[in-house]
Amino acid sequence: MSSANEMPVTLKELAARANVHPSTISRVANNDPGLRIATATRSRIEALLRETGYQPNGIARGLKLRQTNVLAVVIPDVTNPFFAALFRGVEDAAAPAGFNVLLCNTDGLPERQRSHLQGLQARRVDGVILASSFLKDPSVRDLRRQQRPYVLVNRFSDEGEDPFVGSDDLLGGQLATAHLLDLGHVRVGHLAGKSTVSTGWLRRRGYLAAHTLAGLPADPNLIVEAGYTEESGALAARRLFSLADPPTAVFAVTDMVALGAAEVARQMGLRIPQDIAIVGYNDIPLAGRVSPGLTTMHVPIHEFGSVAARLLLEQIESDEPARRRVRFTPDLIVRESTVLGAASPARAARPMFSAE
Amino acid sequence: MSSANEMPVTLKELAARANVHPSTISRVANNDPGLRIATATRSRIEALLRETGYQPNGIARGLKLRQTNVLAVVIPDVTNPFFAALFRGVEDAAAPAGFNVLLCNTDGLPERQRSHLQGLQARRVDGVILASSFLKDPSVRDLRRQQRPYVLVNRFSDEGEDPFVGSDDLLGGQLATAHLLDLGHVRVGHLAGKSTVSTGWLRRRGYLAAHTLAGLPADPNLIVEAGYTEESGALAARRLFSLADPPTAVFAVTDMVALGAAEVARQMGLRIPQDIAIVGYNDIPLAGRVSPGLTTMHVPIHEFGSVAARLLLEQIESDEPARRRVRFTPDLIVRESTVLGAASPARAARPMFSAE
DNA sequence: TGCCGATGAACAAACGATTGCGCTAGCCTA
DNA sequence: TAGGCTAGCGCAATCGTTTGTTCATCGGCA
Repeated sequence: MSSANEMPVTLKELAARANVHPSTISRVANNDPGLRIATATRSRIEALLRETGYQPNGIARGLKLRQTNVLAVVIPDVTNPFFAALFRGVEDAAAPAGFNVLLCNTDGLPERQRSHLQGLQARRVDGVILASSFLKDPSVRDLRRQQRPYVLVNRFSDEGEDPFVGSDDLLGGQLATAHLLDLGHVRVGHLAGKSTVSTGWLRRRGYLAAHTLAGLPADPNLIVEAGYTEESGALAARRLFSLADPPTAVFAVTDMVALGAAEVARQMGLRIPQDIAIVGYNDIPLAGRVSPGLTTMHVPIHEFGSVAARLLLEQIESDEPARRRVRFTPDLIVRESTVLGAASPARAARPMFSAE
Repeated sequence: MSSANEMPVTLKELAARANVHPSTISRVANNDPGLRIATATRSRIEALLRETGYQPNGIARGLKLRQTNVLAVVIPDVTNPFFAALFRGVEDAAAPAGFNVLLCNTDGLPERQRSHLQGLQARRVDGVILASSFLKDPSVRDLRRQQRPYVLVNRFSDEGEDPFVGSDDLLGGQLATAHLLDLGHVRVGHLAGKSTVSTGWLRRRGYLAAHTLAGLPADPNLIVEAGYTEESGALAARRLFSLADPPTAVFAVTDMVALGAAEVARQMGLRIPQDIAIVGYNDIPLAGRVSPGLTTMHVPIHEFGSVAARLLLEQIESDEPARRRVRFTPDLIVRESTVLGAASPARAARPMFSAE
């Protein structure tokens, strides 16, 4: 019921105006339960609070309460739609609880990740969501011994050690590859992620497992490391498609890599899916929009973020370590990049997930 | 040269360990120029600093110095590639200066914008970048009288009043429309933004101006308000394309809206560009990747963010209001959505911009 | 009248860092 | 030997809140 204040008001100033002690204002403002106060004084103070539009200084508050109400999300790059959606999941869960969220991009550089995490520690954020970790990541080790809540998302660092939210990448890689094998493809390539990243490592193992289960040999030459950007995907795809005995289908570690591969296929005059079938991973919104539609493993990206945030918020409120791991089961979405004329069916149910 | 600390160390604890006063530690840690100190003491303290991996408590520091080293970016939705790129621009400029960036999504809701801005004020962020403002926005008025640096990006609220970074939307709308008229289209539609948003209002005026300049009438029935999402663009396009006398070309207020329109065109069996030519605005990365490639007005999105951040940082360092406005000239990029078989040419030079 | 218990609000100590200023030696100089 | 200068630190206030504790006042009751 007031105009916003020009200069931030302090308790002391208000106290002077109301002829009471600052602490009294504070208690009224915070609606201190069990506060005994004269009705006249209370309404006088409340009027003043409205009139000035008093907002407690968050910094001072944070210093006293040892809580900043800030979370941080550390990701490779927010212009990647996967991470943008992930962030939205975090904010959508954090904002209602009164938390703001810092966003830190690392571009996949360990050094930038390290320096960001260090800065966040200094800033005393209440929790960190890390979606850019490597296997055996020293940064994660640092995170562990800090007495601060954190959750690893999508990628983990050491199996079973850290709170984690992600998908079953081994199964996902297997299902994606099995889909291609089921279609009759015999030479199925893999545009792999880095083996230093859990997603890359596990999806590759899934790719191999699918071959084993199908009783088919997996040609090592058909596995090319592709990184995670569209450009690096294109580069790797060019190598793969230029082999003397090229694959007729390929499983890409992420949708972005798959899109890079699709672009290369077009440039090389390969028809999708007739000459080369392509499967991605993550089901980013873009996957359903490109032409041909990209067959991919659906994972609930937004939920990755919101679940991770809730895990963090629980820890912050309860002050317990609460190591929890949530792993969603990925879901094959068949589109035109593997099956000619495939309708884009509405997915049946929400994906299942298991929580330990 | 040390392991990260488990519990954050305080100056007082270090002081006790080094047998000096906390202030001395502080001065050494901050490399206080003009500090006179015995070499022995200095190295003893420095060793201790390294050993413990001391990191000053950012909150306490912020309280004392009245500076948080935090910027905030307020946008409608980070899953929109335009805003994701914008954010990267901000962070890329802010991070080297030691600033972290809060990201707030409003989903275009004035109420969420208001509550976010209020929260940011309480948090005492050092500066705010607002890219979701409306014309005559009360939130912006509040922002103005706060004694805190802010910059409006892409959209402005009241012409000439606020620090601003964006494109010349009037010119952009005109160039986009002129391109279609030059191609011989007589009935050119407009999927317009909201007239309560500067971009929507100006691009629409540009659309009209192009008609005037070409000496052609603009049919009011061909202007349909489309909002800013792909879905709302599709909805509006469906109405537009279903008219008794439909347009043969359309200028969409943003690329996302244009993509929605393109999807609808496909569904309705309209060929692009033969039956319906489409121009977008912003040149998001997606625009060059879809098929057919989307003709659009290129604006330097990443620079929007980095320039805005620099404007903010200047103000923070110099402590001067420094109202500056930077307006980039948009650049027509012709792709297949308007010209059959148009090559995607590398843009010639960087876009010009004018700064007041 | 004297004591007790509420009641209403002030006091003051944190939280951790920064910084202008003051204080104590020691040394030099006159 | 007194006075002054300087190097080397310590002191204490301050930033704005929160919160356990204390203090004064007043009414009621014996």
